Amino acid sequence: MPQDVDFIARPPQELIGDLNEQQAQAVQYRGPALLIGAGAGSGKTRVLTRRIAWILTQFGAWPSQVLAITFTNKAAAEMRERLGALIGGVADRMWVSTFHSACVRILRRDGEQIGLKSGFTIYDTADCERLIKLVCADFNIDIKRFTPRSILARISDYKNQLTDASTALAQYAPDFKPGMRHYSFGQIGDPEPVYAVVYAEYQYRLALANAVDFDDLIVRTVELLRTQPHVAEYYRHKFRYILVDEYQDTNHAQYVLVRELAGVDAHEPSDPMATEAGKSGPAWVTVVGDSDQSIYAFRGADIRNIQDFEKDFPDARTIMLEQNYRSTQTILDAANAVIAHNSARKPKKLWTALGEGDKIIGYAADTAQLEAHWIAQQILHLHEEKGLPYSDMAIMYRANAQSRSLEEGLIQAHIPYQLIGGTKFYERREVKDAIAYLQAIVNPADDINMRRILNVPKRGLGTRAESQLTLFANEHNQTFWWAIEQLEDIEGMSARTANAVRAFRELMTSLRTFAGEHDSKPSEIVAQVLEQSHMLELLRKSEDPQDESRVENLSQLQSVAAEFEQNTPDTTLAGFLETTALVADSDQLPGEGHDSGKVTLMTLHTAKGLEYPIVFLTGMEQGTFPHSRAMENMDELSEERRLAYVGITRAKRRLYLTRAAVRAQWGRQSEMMPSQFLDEIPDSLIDWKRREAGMERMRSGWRNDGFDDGFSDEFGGWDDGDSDYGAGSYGRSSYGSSGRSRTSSGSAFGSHAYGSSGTASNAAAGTGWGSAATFKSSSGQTAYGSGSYSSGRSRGSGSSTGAYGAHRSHGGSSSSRSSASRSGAVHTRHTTAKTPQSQGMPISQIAADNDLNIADFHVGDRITHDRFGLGKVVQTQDKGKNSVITVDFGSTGVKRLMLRLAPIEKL
DNA sequence: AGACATGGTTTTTTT
DNA sequence: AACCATGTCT
Repeated sequence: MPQDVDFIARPPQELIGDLNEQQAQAVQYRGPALLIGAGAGSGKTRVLTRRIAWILTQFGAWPSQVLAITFTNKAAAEMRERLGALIGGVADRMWVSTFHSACVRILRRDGEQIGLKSGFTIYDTADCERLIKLVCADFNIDIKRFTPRSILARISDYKNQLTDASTALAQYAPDFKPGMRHYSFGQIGDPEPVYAVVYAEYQYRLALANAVDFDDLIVRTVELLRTQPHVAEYYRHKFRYILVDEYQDTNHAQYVLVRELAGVDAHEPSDPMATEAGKSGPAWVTVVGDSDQSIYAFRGADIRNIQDFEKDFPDARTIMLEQNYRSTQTILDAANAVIAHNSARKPKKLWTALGEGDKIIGYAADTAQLEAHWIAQQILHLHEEKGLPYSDMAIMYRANAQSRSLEEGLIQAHIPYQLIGGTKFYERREVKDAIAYLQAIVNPADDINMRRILNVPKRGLGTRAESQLTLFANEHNQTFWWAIEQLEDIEGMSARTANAVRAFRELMTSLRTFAGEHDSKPSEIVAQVLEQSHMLELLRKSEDPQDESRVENLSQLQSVAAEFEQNTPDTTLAGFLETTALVADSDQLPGEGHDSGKVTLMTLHTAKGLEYPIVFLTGMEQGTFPHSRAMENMDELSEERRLAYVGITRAKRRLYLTRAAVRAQWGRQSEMMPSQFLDEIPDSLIDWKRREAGMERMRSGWRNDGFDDGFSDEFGGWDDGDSDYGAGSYGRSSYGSSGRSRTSSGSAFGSHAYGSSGTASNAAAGTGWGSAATFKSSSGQTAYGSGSYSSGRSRGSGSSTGAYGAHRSHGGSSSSRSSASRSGAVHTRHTTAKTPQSQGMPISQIAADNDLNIADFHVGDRITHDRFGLGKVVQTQDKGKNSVITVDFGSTGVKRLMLRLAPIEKL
């Protein structure tokens, strides 16, 4: 192999020369099973990639013999990239992928043998829920008592344990057979028969639809390997080296999968003295993980996998990496202190040579809004005074819902940010609809998706028509599409309905024909779907302001498809659908070293594996973090603590811990106690800029001598050494005006200036720093009551909400989220310019309904926008059809606009 | 059939 | 506050 030459020649020293002793050992270790216990920041990925390179160069393995498994696509891509840099293009011939995509690949190749026809559909959670609801409806199961979620959770448990439906049935409902329409559950007390029956029926219907859910990808691959010896044999001999990243996050099914692939239980003889994994015997397995970072037990991750590795894999060896290269000693001390509170843990201490570093900075805000505001000010300070790029900073939180107030704080401060996670692009309704079309085209047996689009867009086929078709299909034990095909045989259907169904049938037939002829051009199929279904046309005509962004999302979908087309050698529509099904939140993060110029917001879970010089860990409150649902149970609390450990160790140089004394929770304001994790960090490590919220201080009595002291405590002592901002002026003007625009003149205690309007219930969010203002006037109870922040959300500064880079990216291109969708700002519908050519061409062209060219726009140009008025161009991004310009509309805010869609004119 | 209103439920975290 | 399911009215 010609390509092999250039890496075989690589001197070994290059691979280990710059590593520490343990790292070097881990890279070089020769043996059938290796566990690398890699503490946070200990160079795990580095070791892993070097080890792969080592295996190739020093063990003489072929790239095709290596299987490297990660949990996210992004991690896989990063590893592939690093390997490419290390050993060149041969990296492309290795399997470096996630569990899920590796399984898809295997199932696409060999799934036929367990009844999976090619082109099978992967259901996402929403699809699964629909299916569960259908099943529940058939069995008269009360979905209030058994929520689809809880049922799916139970099914997922079963699957993670590799318990199949027939086993579950045998135990709890032995007389049930899948496909039966009814089942009488004996006693209502026991939920298990319900779960078992729904599980079995669900599985049965998945099979009918030629579909699988996420868990099935793993489970069915295991099934394939276990029931088809020749397939198992093939993969066992193919993969001689298997490496698994984030091993602490594997569930039982994944653990078994690794064992099956490696052939650990195949009992093939192997040479105990072997210096490489030979041609036979089990593959050599390397797993990397850190039990202190196990944060996915809720989805079945079994920490025992890593704890028992040495018992489970014969002749296993463990190498611990405990030197941290990421963080300061202060940060590590905090992390170590917190995690030490977990019992039943192998003691382990990370250390660093980076020195003590800055203290952790703590801040207790009165409300979540003020917490956000304070953070925004810190970020501005770091950016403007200290010259730190925004992309060096990240804000993390326990749950996605917390992002709202943080986003608002950043928007007010005009700080660009990117939000990772939340509702995914592919989960947006209109995108999901379009994808449903594609799924239904590829796999007509897919009832869920077929039914989804039956009346999307509206074509007069409501519940009546749907149930008639369903009934007919069920009677004949056939699919929904089959019923549509046999439409003429259905009795009792009105002529009008029949005609509508016929039209749908023709639409789908036509689309399928087109798709068949253009399988390698998903983007054209997408265009065709959007057009023939009239989805796009209707959205364009719509009066609903949200539909504007829907149009944009759909065109984005087409762009994603086009991009996929360009980057994939053997493009197929099914292949495209696969990638859309398996994207993760973290996949939208820009690659390393890529300066996005934005502050990053994400959940702690998403943050795992990442690092930032500056990290804000927010919402450090009991009930928020640790989450209220995880506080009672010791195991869950331990997991929360590990999550805290993960969060703390994301910080390289400086860590901020913030909390709010009052936080809105499901519509209500609640008072929040400080997180216990704060108490678990030695006080000496934290420099509290504000230790208690105003209310708390009031409760505990004035600490020293009254208000003035409280004030200086509030705003004094902000200097972090070299800063000259702060004290009075900063605090007063910004705080006083946080409800509306920053320039509005509020007195320092101006919270009630525009506050008194609200009623207690919805205005309680409290702007300004309620503390001082209310201390004076009120005697306690409603201390935080009088602001009107909630209404300030979209007022005053108009529709500026959401403008700043509030976009999510996919595959390198970006989709901007309309400000309307989240802010609730009401936009007057702008009348789109007529699109004369809106028939018969891809939307990328249709959508280009203004003849603007990105090349004509330059930073500083002045433009006018139909809705936003005058603006100045701040930035242009040439992405061809998807070019984006960023425009500052002054008081209206800064907007990112997709050029071809923007109703703008150059001045 | 579909638009609209009402009311109850909801949030952990994600491949 | 936002979402969904159900119910009512046109």
